[in-house]
Amino acid sequence: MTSPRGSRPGTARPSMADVARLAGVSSQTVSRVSNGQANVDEATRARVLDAMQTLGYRPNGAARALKSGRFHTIGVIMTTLQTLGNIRTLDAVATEAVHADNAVLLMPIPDPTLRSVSGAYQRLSAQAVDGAVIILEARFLDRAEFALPPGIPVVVIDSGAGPGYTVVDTDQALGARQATAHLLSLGHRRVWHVAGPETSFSAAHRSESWEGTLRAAGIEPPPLLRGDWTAESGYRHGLALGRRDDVTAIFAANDEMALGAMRALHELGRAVPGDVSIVGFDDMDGAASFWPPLTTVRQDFATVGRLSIRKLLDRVADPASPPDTTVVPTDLVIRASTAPPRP
Amino acid sequence: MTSPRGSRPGTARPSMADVARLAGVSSQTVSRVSNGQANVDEATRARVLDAMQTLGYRPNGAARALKSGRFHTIGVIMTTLQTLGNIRTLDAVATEAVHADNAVLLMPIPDPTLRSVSGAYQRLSAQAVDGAVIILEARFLDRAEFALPPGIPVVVIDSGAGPGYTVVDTDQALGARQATAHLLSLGHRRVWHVAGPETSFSAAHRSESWEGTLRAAGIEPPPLLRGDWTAESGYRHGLALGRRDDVTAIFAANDEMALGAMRALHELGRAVPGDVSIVGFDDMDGAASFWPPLTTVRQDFATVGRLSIRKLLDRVADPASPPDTTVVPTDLVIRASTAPPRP
DNA sequence: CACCAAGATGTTTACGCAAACATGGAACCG
DNA sequence: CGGTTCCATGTTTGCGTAAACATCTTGGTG
Repeated sequence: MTSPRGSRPGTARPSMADVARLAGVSSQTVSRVSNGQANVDEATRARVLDAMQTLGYRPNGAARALKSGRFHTIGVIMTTLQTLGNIRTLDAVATEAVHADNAVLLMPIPDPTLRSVSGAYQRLSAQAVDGAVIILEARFLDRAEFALPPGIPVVVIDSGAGPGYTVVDTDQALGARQATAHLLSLGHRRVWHVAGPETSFSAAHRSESWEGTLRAAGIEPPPLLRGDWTAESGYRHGLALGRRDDVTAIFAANDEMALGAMRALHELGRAVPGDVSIVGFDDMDGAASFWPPLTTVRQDFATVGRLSIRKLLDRVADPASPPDTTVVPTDLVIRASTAPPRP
Repeated sequence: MTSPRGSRPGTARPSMADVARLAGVSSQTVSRVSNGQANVDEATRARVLDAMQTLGYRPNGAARALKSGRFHTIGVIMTTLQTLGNIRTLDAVATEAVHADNAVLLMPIPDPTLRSVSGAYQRLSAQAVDGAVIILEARFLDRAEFALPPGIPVVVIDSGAGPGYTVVDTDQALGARQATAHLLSLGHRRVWHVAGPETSFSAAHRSESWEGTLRAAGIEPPPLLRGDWTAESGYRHGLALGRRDDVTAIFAANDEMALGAMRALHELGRAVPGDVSIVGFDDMDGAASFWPPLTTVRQDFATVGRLSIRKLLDRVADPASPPDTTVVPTDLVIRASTAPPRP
């Protein structure tokens, strides 16, 4: 294996001038070659490329950015990488950004307080980014004190951020409707709901849609059960629900809570889906291997990521473009955790 | 909510010169204030800060980097965010980097080929980073064609990268030993192993250590079962193992494969842990809520992240510092999926 | 009171790159 | 064959910042 040496002593990073000297041309010609412009003689180009190779020349991003005002980098502000949705979204955004020849600058914020979000903005605007994607439970965006730094285009993912922002989001309401309607169509009379935390807009969208779907079917929704996305909270509610024999269908706002609920039902000796049907949300890795395999709602993170980057780059190119909101549809994935109620 | 306006038309981003003009000082004084240097009169400093506030001045990172040669940014090269370990490690690295006042530039590589890794390097060295953390199954680092770009300090995580690199990694061997020894100490005679893919160094370390532990106990290891980290592959092997009644203990190289194996055993009507005990690796979210809750090996990603950043920044400050390797110990988390074999 | 030290502030310069403009030579035209 | 075009290449300049150096002010000292 080649040895991972650093640069040789005294060998500072070569600049265009160094390359130019070696190739016997002006630095401007090196610049042209470096940027792939057309008006360069083939022989000259070859000589310059050769010199670059020899010296190990790499363009200096800082200088380039200073000159052009563009960094080809976008910032991503997000809470810590704890929830599946955030991770998948980040993955999609990063992949898409790289595809569009942009780098991704990660700005994790330690806790979801207004202060730390603002802090992230400070760092962001001091940093070298052309725009930013905010992956965030958006409660905080609705506060008056919260002002975006001027001059930085932003796209918000996963939120109920008011008008004035460009928003891309999964159609949470559709997903919850699919889940609830699926259980109703199997013949269940009531569908219980283990919701996500109050601070989350996604959770709010899902529970509102669950409630609306039931009401539209002429069914009075049972009391909402508040969880916090963790399997543990699903387990807690699962224990309570499993002890009642009038509970036959549960819609959990994410797969982990569904997992916890199923564990509780197992412990109580209740059959899934025989006694109780369960639907989750996210289609996390492994959901197909839960016991039983979980019926769940799949989000199209890839599309969310692609749209976000595309819209962001549009806004970078034309900051005056009007904000808009886009929702991406979900899919219901039917597996073995749902069945008609016992007659 | 405040309207998310962009900058006013014609209002380019203010520079130090603008601030200086408004405050009636030289731009150098603004620089001093901006960098918190001491030799500035209190009144002057206040006036400058005031002007900064008024104009909404933010230092230009590109110019600063061009001048200082430091970007306060580190690159992270990794395969897509699909595996839990990668995600957790990234989270830890990012958190730690921000803590050290560095930004994190994400460089995902689309597929684990030598070509795309090299491509990432190209982009990296063209980008504005002081150093890089490589989170990677390290097979590729051992290829002769693979040369690091000179002058960029690198720390490698999760690998068997040869000498010459600075490496930080979880003590995979320890974890596998803990898992295997736990099953042996419960009285199991043979421990079967569902391994990760051949291309993974982590997988190799885990299976080698599993084998070594058995041999040290005077037990001939059963044939190794090759998986690919997915629950599906665990399920496949679980079906095969569950059909033999001489199988009482399984060590899966990650939690998802353990999950799949358990599902297979459930389907076959074999009790876990009554008939078969299972140990996983990773302690993923929800592992405590599997049915049954999974005994597993927990990695200390936070420490890995912290050490990586610290070592990397050390190398940035002093590129001549000698490479070394550090391993971080694991913990065995004992839950309900393991028990003594039936007598 | 001349002189000096120390601190505050200003001026110059260079970082590496690329746009804008300048130059020089070859090909083409009537 | 004089003039016009076009293309390859060179020269100048400035992006925003901060180090290095220069200058000015203030107060204290012999």
